[in-house]
Parts: sequence; C-alpha cells; structure tokens
Amino acid sequence: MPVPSPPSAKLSVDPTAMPDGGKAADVQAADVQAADLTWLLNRAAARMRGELDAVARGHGLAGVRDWIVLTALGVEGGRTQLQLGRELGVDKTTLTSLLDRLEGDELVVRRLDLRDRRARIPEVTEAGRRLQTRIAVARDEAEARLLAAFSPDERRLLRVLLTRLADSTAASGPCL
Amino acid sequence: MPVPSPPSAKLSVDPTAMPDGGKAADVQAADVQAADLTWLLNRAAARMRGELDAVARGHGLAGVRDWIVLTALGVEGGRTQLQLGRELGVDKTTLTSLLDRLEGDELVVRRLDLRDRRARIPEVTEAGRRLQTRIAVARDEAEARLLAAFSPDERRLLRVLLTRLADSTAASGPCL
DNA sequence: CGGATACCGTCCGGGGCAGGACGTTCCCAT
DNA sequence: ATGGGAACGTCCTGCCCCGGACGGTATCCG
Repeated sequence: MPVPSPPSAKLSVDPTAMPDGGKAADVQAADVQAADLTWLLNRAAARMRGELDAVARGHGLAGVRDWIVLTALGVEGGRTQLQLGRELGVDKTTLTSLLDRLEGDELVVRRLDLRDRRARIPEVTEAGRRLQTRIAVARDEAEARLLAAFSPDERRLLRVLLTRLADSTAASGPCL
Repeated sequence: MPVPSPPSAKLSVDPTAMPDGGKAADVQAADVQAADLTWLLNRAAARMRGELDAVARGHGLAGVRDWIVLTALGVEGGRTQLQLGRELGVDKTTLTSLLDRLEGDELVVRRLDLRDRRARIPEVTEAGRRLQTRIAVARDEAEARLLAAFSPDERRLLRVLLTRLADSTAASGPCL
C-alpha cells in the first residue's frame, strides 16, 4: 500500500490516473464522495508544505513561513507587525521571533514608524529581495513537479475552488 | 478586507461568487494563476480543520485527530499502533498519548496481540462507536456548511483533485 | 538450544508555537 | 493640560509535538 488511505473511505478511483486530454477531470466515480474532506485537505497541505519547507531550508531559511513573510513584505510594505500577522494568519508573538531571525540574517529590518512610535515596520532588505526571487523560482519548480499530473485547466480550477474554500468570514485557526 | 490575502497575489475573482448553475466553476480569470498554491492549501486546510476541531471538542474529544483515529479503527481493526500511525500520518509517540487519552475515556481499548506480545491492538469500544457515528453526523453538517457555495459537481471535483494531490510516493510530513 | 538482530510500544528531552502579562505610546474626553 | 483607556510589540510561561533512547519480545541462524 503506497499511500495511507483516508478513514471511512475506500477510493476505487486511481488518484494518479491522469484524465488524459487538457480537459478538467471528469467526475467519474461516486466512491470519492465517501472520502473525508478534512483528511484530504490536511494531507495535501502537509505534503505540499513539506516539499516547500525543504526548498526554503535548502536556501537557508527555516521554513515556508519565512519565505511567505518575505514575499508579503516584498509585495507591499508599510504594514505594522500586527497588521502583517493578521493578514498572514500568524500570531503576533510568533511573528516577533520569526522577524528576529530574519533580521539576524539581514533579510529584513525593523524600521520604526515615524507616525507611531509604538509600531515597527518590517522591511525587506536588498539581500532579502534577492533571496526571495531566488526561492520563487525553486518554488515554481516544486509546484510544477507536484502538479505534473494536472492539466492547466485543472490547476486553475483547483486554485479557484481552494480560494473559495479558504475564504471565510472568520479566519478561524492559524495557518502556516 | 474580510480575508487576508495570499502573498504575491491579488485575486480579482470573487471567491464567494457561485457560478450559478450546477456546472463546475468556469475558470474565469488568469489572476488566480498568481496565487501561491501552498498558501491556499494551508489556509483552506486550517479553516476546515478549525471548524472540525470545534465540532470534535463539542463532543468531548480533544480535536479532529481523536475522531480520525476512532473512525479509522471503526472501519478496520486489527492493526498495531505503528501500522495505524503510519497509515494516518501520526507519529507513534503522539499516537501513544492520544490512545492513552481515548482509553481513559473508555472509547478504545488496547487489546494485546496474541501472536506478538510486543504489539497492542487498539480497538473501538461500543461507546466509542456510538460517539463516532454521532460526530459523523455533525461533521457532515459542518462540511456541508463550508461547501454551501459549491455545486455537487464541484464538490466531487475538489475531492478528486485533492486526492490526486495528496497521493504521493513519499508521505513526507506528518499530517493532522 | 542460544545468541544476535530487528522490531513494537513507552518514556524522556529539546524545540516550536500560542496565550497572558507588561512597558511604552497614542488617542480622546474632560 | 491631563488622566484613562486602547493599542503595539516583547518577554515569560505552559503546551503539544516530534526524535532518540530504553525495556521487552519475536525471528533468524548457527
């Protein structure tokens, strides 16, 4: 048995079988219905996360979270730590230690807000930006590798569905 | 901003908008392409997990994991702790403490294997079975609630895609 | 029959993460 | 002006989780 099977489900569908053409996967078997969605989601997330974690570590970071933070800062700066944490779903205390490490590696700097002397505004350094772009490439490769069995349509579809699912009124638990 | 946005992505697609008809969601915008898949996966998984955790806790369990274990045991017994752990992606030590608690609550018993006196074979008690079925109902309700915006086809499709993604040669990181 | 090796489950130690309390600063009302 | 309440970030603490070491057992091989 190559893969652990989700509880309460015996999938007769071969998950690795690619539905050939460029069309999105046809829903072919009702058995899938029985699978536990929570299980599948966590499993898939864990898998991808592990893969990306390895990538990040290979480039000197501690994990994906570092890279996520770096990217978020690169896209749009000027946010306080708390704002950043809320947006990323990371606890403020966790973000503190995380930034401590990143700052120690000269990848970010905490500029203090001139308007509000309580707040520190994290900012990516040039080195951080370089590292970020370098990892982005590796990430794309890794993702492509994991999505090798997916047609372009399926990839987009997966993103759409996940986006809709991830969206929610209350950002319940922490993520990442 | 109701929802934290993934880094390196501005989704112009309204994720809550249901593509009306019963057909699967049309891939409507290329912007989605930019989103980080790892982020989406973890976000979605965290959300669903949080929801299901609450359900489990409401029924006296500590979290989803308890319920997962209970279900797995109910579906097929006779496995040793190590086998079970491997199949579920749970570390053996974690499974030990987990079973300790469940056993304390009289939901499972550790029967010792007659063939191999090293091994303990966890088994669901009648009470555990009752609890399991009770939670299964609540889980279905919760999942249905989370998937309210999805058409039946989309739900099946999501399962198919996730299954294919979760499947992998190496079960890398722990899940759940 | 006896020793060596591999294996199952448990216990212990280290590390990471989140919640609560605290110091500092801001904002607003009086 | 000034005092009270709220907010931002950090430190401290407790919890959970995994990796490694240990006792007990099975299996293999001489």
